[in-house]
Amino acid sequence: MRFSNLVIETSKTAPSDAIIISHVLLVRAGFIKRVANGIYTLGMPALKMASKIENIIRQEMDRLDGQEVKFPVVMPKELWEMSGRYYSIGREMARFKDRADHDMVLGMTHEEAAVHFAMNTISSYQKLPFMIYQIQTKFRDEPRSRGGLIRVREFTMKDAYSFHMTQEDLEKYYYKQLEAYNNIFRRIGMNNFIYVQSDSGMMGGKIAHEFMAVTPDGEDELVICSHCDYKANEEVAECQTDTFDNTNDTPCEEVFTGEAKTIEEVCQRLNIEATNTIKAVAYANKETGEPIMVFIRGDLEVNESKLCKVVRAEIIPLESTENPAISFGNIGPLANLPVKTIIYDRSIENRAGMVVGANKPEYHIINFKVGRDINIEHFHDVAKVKQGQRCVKCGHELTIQNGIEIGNIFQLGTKYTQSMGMTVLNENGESINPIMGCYGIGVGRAIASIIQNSHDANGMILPISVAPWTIHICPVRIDNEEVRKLSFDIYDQLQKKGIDTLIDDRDMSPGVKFADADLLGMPIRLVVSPKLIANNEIEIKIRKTGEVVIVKIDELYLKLDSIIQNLMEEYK
RNA sequence: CGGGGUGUGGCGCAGUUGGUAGCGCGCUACGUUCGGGACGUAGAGGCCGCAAGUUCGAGUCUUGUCACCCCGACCA
Repeated sequence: MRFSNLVIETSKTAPSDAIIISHVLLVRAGFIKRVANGIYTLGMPALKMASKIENIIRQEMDRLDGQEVKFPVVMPKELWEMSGRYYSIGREMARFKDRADHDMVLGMTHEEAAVHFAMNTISSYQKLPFMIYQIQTKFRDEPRSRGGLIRVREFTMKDAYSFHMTQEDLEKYYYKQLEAYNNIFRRIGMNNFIYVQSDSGMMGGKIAHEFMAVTPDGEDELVICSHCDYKANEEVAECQTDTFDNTNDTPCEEVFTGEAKTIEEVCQRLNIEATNTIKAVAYANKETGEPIMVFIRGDLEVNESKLCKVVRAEIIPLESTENPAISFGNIGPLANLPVKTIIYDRSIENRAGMVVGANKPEYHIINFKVGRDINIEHFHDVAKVKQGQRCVKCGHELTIQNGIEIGNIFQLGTKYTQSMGMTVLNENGESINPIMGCYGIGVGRAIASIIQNSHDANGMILPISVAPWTIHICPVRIDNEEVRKLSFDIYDQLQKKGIDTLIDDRDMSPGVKFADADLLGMPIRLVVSPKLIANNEIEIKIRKTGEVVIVKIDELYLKLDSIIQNLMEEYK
């Protein structure tokens, strides 16, 4: 590709709304152009990068006997009514009517389409297991898009669906997918990715993992054990209650605390630690509006996704003033609350010497002992894991890091085959619902995450496995006939050898060309200049290491072959 | 959907007590330069987000509206 002809414009400055580095660099390099909120045009380099990533994904999927298919983007309402998701999914699914006034949806995921295809094709166990996958555009009308390609409304996704006769077979295959995912992310040059246990969200199903690009700009919080292999999304991470002294048998006593209401204020007034308090946190059932009360240790926060699962409902935070039943202030566990759902977090189990609300203004109770002063049948784990807490698996310290979700794998079970009525005959002639798994990767997010974790002050540092071009030629003095001729000779040679090459044939000063080469981040930069030609030499610079080698012109291709091979080593 | 903020050439910004729009980068042409974002000269490019209102006069004041961004609730 000739730079002079390339429809991109690089820029020294980024739009002021670009905050995170991958967004800044993608825009500065001219890889993406915003069209609307969360909707981007990918320029040629970004698209080339996407297709290289997609091809690696294809190879790994095909290795697992995947069959590439293409589901429709636009689907009739009926398909989504079969699974029930036409109603359970909210406004993030785009809906419209066609000219015949039929309700249609834009595909945001394709379980329905996959089951539809499979159930109308397959009727015998002899075809199972199988996996079908596609790489296609999805539209999700996100409430808030952000961060360039990190969170958009329209994006390309690889989604795969496997069908099995038994749970054991699904599990075996699931771990093969997990391996394939490890391969994919390693091969596309995703530095610093991990997989974590995750919530299954709107997909349904039980066991699920998310693949995360670890970066401080990530939107998800990940709980990672410093010692064992425990890694979980904060949404599902289990809390381990620490050891404590519960021998304090001093009787309860009401104390005046005046205006002190928050845990912090109470602690300060009574000169105690937040770990010795129990607080009440109020939620409401999103549908019915019924209040839900949680009692939890004062220093901890409620993990809302864990709470959702415990109460089996969507919840929203509730201000105490919004509901007269709980508006009296200083709520403690002894309150006679007219609330059906009261959840006690495990963090208060067996605690002694605690400070709790006295259920009237301006007073708290001290020396409260759980088990003596109140009898609680069930404790639930609904607390957010905090940095430094102990791992439930091995007891070592947990750390919290941020990550961007770039892929996930789910064991769906029979959620869709059952709801949509897909059956196959087993060897005994009985109809059974196949067991499904599904496996997704966000391609645009992968691009952003690669850049997020591989750049320097001058620009992107693209892995050779996915870089749009492997070699970037910078002719210094393109107006010099010798330089021009040699540069284009090399360019033609490389093209002939099948090496993706970009030649900066613009009549620009060297500084501009070098700066753009660094910004675009191709793995290898060649410099052709009058001085070098005078010595029969070419300069090769490796973007990743900054290493510069000068070679004689007739040794160029040999040297390049070995450098390319070397660089590829990491991504095999 | 709640809270905060911003809308002025492609990008980054300035614009005073209201007087009819400017700077830097980029872009075009010519010339000189050119191994780390060169310089000169001459240009092109703006319904000041949109709509009402106040005023002799609005980028500036008022109201409404739209869009976008940031922080939260959702997700690849």
